[in-house]
Amino acid sequence: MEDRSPAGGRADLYEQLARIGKVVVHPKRIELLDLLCQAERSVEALAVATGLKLTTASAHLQVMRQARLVETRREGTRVYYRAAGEEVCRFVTALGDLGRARLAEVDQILRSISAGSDSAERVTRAELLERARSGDVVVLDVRPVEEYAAGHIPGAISLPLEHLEARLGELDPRLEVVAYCRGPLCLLAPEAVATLRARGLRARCLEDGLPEWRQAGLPVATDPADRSGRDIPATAPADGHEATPGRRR
Amino acid sequence: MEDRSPAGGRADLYEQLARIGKVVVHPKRIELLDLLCQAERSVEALAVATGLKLTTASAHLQVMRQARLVETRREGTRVYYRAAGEEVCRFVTALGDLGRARLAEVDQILRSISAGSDSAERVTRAELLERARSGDVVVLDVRPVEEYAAGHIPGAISLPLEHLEARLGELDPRLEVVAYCRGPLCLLAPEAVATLRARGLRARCLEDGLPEWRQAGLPVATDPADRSGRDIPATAPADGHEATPGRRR
DNA sequence: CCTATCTTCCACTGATCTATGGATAACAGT
DNA sequence: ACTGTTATCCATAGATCAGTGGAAGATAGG
Repeated sequence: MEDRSPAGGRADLYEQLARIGKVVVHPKRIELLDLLCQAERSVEALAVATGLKLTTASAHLQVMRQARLVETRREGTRVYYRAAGEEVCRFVTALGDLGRARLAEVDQILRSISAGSDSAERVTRAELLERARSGDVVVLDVRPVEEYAAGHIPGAISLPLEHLEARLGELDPRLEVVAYCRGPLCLLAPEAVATLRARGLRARCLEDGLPEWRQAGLPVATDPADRSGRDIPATAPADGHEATPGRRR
Repeated sequence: MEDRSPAGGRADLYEQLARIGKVVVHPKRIELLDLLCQAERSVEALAVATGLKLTTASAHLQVMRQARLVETRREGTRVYYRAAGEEVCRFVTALGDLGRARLAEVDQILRSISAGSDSAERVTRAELLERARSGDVVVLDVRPVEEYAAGHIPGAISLPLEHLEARLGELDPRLEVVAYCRGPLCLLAPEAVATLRARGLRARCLEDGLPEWRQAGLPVATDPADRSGRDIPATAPADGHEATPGRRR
């Protein structure tokens, strides 16, 4: 009594969307998607990172591929999976945002772990751009190196959390540190900040992570050798920050 | 070998997000969510609109409520369900966008039905604001009246598709018509445009629908009696259009 | 209190999904 | 061709889910 469409294709439409929904019913598949929004990876790497058996991980990836959310690239005997486009990352971001907004449990989990550095003290993207240009801040990418290599904030230094303690000496103690990671659900940056503060350094987290930075239309560098810092270009979008470039395609 | 978090709450996080994913595995639940993003409805109304048995619809709504994506309001013997916040609509929008972008089938279904008016000729929100101010366009809300009542573009006239033929005379044939509906997945506006054009009127669809209009930060009117047209205010956000107001909370 | 209406709860059946180990397939190097 | 590595396919068993009708709650009105 509601939809009286000419063709009968109406129901099929939601059925198609459910193909996508099917991907995010399973916690591990969300985790896999989240990882793939950061960088491409081989099946084995994904299995190890998520703690899945190889065959199980492969099966999950097949489901994701049938929903067209991931694509593959073969290199010798290895198959690399990647997120199939920016829309996928946007969807995962929306899912995470929704979770934080509506599920008190999510917020609680995040807070219980990163007790030290509250979100209240996070640096906004606009503020970072501002301060990076004046040069009195060092931007730290604390994700694994592969993810840094796949894309990072221009001028950011790669210093994976696992090596942070060992390489503390490389940081100029006179500068404030701004650390970032995978996004609001990722705890790498908060942990890094906690560690740095324990050592007496000034440090804060960036709001969100690299995917959101990219989605905001800000520049992303892929030069893996770039560790010099201090070259965030002035290529911020027209309104200065927080742009949402066309969703049309 | 990837996530070595202090507490063990890491896995729980994705498990929580999967609660949300669980909602969108089922086509009918997506359809229900989509409807609820337009306006609140009673269980029976939802069951009828989606073609579900009452008990089945209720069961689906329970799943959605447990995931906190919908909330309820009781009025006498009737229970009204509504989307639990703007984030929910944003998530549904992202799902639809992803579907259109990645699933060729979705695009195909949409195109096969609304063969007449292609998306190429859609009016942008910016253009509508522009032309509405100069007054040479009539904005048509072709959704059911309840949805118009729950929120519509200021100045839009309510003319549900089902009544379009009967009330064609109310339209000034000298003005171009811009019709809108629920969003890119909704076919009401394209059908309306096809009908209008068959009658020799100039008519185009608005890009997207009301949820996207709202998400762009543009004003939404809820005055159910407003049928006069011509009062879109000049309250567009700072950059003129397409703003994305804070995702923070 | 009793009835009518709308909604939720419950139990049950058929269907679908997940994890797993073993087999197969694709590829690189010798 | 043969071997080792990496990924996919397949069959199976256990778990979870959807739809259904009947019963039970909640509310309004007589």
